[in-house]
Amino acid sequence: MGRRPREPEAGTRPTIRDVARSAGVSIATVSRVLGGQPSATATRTRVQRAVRDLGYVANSHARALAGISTRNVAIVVNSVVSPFYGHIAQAVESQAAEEGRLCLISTTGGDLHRELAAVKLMLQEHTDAVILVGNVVDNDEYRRRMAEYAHALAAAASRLVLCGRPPLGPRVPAIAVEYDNAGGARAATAHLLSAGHRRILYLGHKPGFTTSEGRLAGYRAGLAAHGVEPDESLEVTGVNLERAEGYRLMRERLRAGAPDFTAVFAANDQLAAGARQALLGHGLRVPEDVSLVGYDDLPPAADIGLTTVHLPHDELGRTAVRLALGRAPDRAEDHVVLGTHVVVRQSVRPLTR
Amino acid sequence: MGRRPREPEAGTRPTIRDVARSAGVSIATVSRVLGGQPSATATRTRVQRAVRDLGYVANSHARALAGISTRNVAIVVNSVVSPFYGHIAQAVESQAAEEGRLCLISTTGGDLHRELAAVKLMLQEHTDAVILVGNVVDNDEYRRRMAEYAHALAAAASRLVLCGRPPLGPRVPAIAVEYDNAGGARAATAHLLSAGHRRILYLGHKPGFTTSEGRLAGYRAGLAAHGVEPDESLEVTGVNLERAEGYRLMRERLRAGAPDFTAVFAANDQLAAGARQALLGHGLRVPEDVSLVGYDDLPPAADIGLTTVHLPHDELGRTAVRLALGRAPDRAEDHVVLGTHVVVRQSVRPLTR
DNA sequence: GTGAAAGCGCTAACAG
DNA sequence: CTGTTAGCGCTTTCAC
Repeated sequence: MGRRPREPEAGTRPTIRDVARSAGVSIATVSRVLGGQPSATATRTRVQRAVRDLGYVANSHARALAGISTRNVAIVVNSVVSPFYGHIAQAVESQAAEEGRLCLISTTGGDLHRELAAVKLMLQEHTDAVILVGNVVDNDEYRRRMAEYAHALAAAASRLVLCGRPPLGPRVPAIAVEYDNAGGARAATAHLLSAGHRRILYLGHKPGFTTSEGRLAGYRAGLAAHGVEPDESLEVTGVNLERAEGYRLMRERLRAGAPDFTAVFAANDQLAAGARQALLGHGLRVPEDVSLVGYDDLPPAADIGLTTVHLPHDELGRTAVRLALGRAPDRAEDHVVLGTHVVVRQSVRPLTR
Repeated sequence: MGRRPREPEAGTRPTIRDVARSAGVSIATVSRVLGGQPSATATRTRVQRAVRDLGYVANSHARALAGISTRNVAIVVNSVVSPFYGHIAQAVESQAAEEGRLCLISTTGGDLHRELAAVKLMLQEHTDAVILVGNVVDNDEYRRRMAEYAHALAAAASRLVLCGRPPLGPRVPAIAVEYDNAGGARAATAHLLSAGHRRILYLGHKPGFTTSEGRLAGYRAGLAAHGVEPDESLEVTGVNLERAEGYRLMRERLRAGAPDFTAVFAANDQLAAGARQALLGHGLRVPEDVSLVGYDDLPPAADIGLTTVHLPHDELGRTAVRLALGRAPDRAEDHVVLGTHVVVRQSVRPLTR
């Protein structure tokens, strides 16, 4: 069961002073050995033995206070269980770990005030960067207060990174790593249009949220580019982005009368899965009777053969960390937009009449 | 865009000293006001104004060094994207947040050495607790080194918590919050047995891993309790616990000849989903031809009508945090086992011949 | 009710 | 190559 290291005093952990005493050197020497600076082989081994004997581990708060970077990064995210955010969060954590950083995490449940509180908490922790993941309602309060935090972080040689969310404005010292919400939606719409579909139901818009607005805009742009008149009655607003909501919205639509659309573009894969279930339940086949496209390309999309827009979850998270910890703070790229593309599976069929 | 707070010196954040100067008081007074200790109303407001003006936020490292608890807890988990671990991780984070704690997170990819490294890193951070989530290979090295860390944490008034993992032994100062792996498996097996099934395929055993071993043991115990002779050829070992593996294992089994079982008990829901797909692909209906039971009760199980064993993910994570931060360190419960139960859906049918 | 001063554990000059 | 010493920003006695 491993020899239990004797502590210099019960209830306390050994400090650098204990190590120094035990090795018969000064604390400066211990610090040097631990920092990998040149020292005589004999002293080095003595120190290392003392460290092992005492079970010494450095106090990272003391180091942080003495001027060393904390080597921590903070991630603030809606939720970890959501497959969408979870993937990005995992990518951030992995990249941070690869760069020798520890992650502080806080979840917000999508609430702006909890998000602001979380950023403030991270400010206290002096992390090397604060990475905000995902969706927000882009209103004035958000912009104003986040801009303040961005300045505070910049003043402390840290950085605010917006991941999957648009920049705050030209004068705000923040890095934004987005993906092309609108472009993906435009491409998906074009995909349906070139299969002959003209009446495309846009399902699950959530007004005010940045990603949702971007996707809807892309849908409209896609229609416009093909000279198709937009029809507001085809834009269905939902209350959340979950599977059950997709089911509910589609079922209501189908109950209201014969389908007045030949294809459905759902705001994300989960809504698409719910909509699909409602369609099947209503005796409509996918894609024979109705074509269906999703957004996000999460793993379950492949299982149900859903044509969807692929999102670079992993790259998003990793790029955020790389930029955050990038060398040149001044010359750093502060806005990158990653590409999205349509992944063709089996849920779209050319319209034949 | 909000007035940008003037900094006392560029590139630095304001300290308590700056606040003191600005308010015309001593740093001790500032500390007291911030700590909510009694002070004259006039001074209090002066200090608070200075804090606001300067945009002061306390340095948590300095506080930690001065003897205040960090109010952080650490969570070490296999992966955040795995639905299983992700749920527990989210529960831990939520409960920690509710208790005013911030979470440090580290993911290990299931690797023991990365796990040990993570715990050591957390030791440096002086967190109030270190919570280890999920599955491990329960070998000697693991037990020995984890016991050392448990002692080191205990010596520093912190705590090691094993969440979803068995205790390390009677002399090791660690808290374990498990769920009844074996009991759930026994109940699921009994459920199939009482539906008349005798030849039940156990799919996806992963040798050496604590949860996997517990589930297999429960399966065997269930058979034994009903006087059914165990048949090793019905215990199928897999290389991982993912959906694709369930598909692969089942397909191989079906290719090898006519099914020699009437029911399948998969080691988890994902394996069950894969197996189900393979069964359907082979022209076998679930449950008409083959009954199927999973384990974990993650959200997708409901979608496919899978009868499964419910796991208290949320309670597991929250209990871990509660015990970790519990009042009495000595009298604390150090081993709790949460119950599991069978959730009956539509994937099991009585055997008729 | 408030200020002065010691010290938490560590790093980084600065001397030797 | 090594030891002495001065802080990092904060809390907390101890005096006043």
